[in-house]
Amino acid sequence: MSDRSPQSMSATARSQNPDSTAHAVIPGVLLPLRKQQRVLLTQKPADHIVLVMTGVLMVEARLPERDRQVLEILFPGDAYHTQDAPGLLGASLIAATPAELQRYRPEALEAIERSNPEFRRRLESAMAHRSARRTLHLASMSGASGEERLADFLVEIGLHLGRQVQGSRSFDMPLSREEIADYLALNPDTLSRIFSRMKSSGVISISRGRATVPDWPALMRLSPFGAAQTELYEQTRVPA
Amino acid sequence: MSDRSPQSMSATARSQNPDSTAHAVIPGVLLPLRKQQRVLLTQKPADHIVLVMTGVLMVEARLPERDRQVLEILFPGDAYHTQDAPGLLGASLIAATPAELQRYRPEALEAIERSNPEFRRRLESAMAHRSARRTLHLASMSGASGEERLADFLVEIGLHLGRQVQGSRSFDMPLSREEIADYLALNPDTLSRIFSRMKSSGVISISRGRATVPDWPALMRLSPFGAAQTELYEQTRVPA
DNA sequence: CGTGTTGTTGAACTGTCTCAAGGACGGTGG
DNA sequence: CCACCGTCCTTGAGACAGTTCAACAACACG
Repeated sequence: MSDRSPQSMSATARSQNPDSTAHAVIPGVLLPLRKQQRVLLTQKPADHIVLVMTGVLMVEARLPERDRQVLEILFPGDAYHTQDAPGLLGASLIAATPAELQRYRPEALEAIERSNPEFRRRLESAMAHRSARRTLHLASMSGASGEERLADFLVEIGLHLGRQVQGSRSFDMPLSREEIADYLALNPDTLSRIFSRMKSSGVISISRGRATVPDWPALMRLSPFGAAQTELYEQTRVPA
Repeated sequence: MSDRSPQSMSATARSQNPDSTAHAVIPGVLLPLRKQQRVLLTQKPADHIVLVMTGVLMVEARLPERDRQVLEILFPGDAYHTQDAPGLLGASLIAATPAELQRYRPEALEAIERSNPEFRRRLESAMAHRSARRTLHLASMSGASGEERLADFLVEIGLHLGRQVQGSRSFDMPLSREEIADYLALNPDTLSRIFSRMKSSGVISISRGRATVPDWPALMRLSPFGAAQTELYEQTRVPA
């Protein structure tokens, strides 16, 4: 509750960090975020692009008089375009874990892309990948039961954050129950019940924020869109 | 039931038509579609871009053992990227009304864009606009009740297809009850009940496929995301 | 160790689904 | 023009998944 000062996209940020981790990243403006720190997406029509360098982010929408919604989850490598959320949605990015963002303004982007087609291709591929993931999330939200939605979510997180060990997989859970509920369009009580059922059926176990799925294929069998998610995820790992 | 022969994206199509309607459209391959005709999106990893010239399309997903879902609705001016649906979703485009598509292969696109930056900007703007509309649809599906979802849908259709006459609006309904249900993640029976309630409360009247909303602001009041949709829609009309 | 926050669980309630029956068109052929 | 058909839509009654509210347990933090 203490470190949630909203920070506008246009607010000052630390200056860039020339040496970046993976890939050839052209430095824009580096934004380090504390856990639960918020970046407003709504202000001004400036269409920025944000690259997730490290950490996990949530895209949140908050309409007056309505419950908060978590529209999507961003992982390292993802690119988010400000224009993807209409202004009236009141969207923000929220750091689910400590995170680092790279931010690009449209003019800067155009110049970079011209001089660096490789970077442009990487951006476009990141956007395409995220777009497909959004499609899967929509499909899951509109076609699946509570338990199936949770399974889809666990597959998504497990793929991106998990380490595989012999058909089992474990990962740190970056979202709270309430955040997961807001992402899955369930209420927290219901979600807790479904979690309990899954725990007692042995599909998953959680202790101190660390989740373990002892039998990954078993989880996949509960997840209607797990296969499609995996296909998608593999595409970002294997090629290039 | 007679004219539903699936047509693969790669199947032969009529050759291009140099004189196009609005905007400066660079001819790709023109695909005319009969009502209910289907274009498979899944085959081959070729990432085409499809431009809707006329008509209304549905993006459908069909997973084995699961009900069909309508993921989004496309209107004239929309650009659809094949990559937006992961292969395993079994996605297709379906013409809700007779329609014409313009199709571009990635190589062709790159060349066109290089020589015609204006066209590229138009494409990007169309994609961005559709992306924001998808966000709203997701938000509606995961945050709204059945009645609210239907109101959001009617606003979407009304904005794109309707003629305004003094605060009232009417339009031809391009989707059947079942298609609407699949789009709204409701079952057809429930949808019919909600429609009945709306009709008897005077929000909408329908006769022979023609819908009339006598009091548009009243509908907007039922629609949680109507304002955001309108904002978005206006952006495509006014500028440029 | 309190104290506040987050997660869990029960019981009653409600919106949506299911299944099944009946109605309204829109076309076709006598 | 009517009778017939198929398809799409509507409506009721009962079942069920998910919600709500409230109480309590578990945990993190100072």
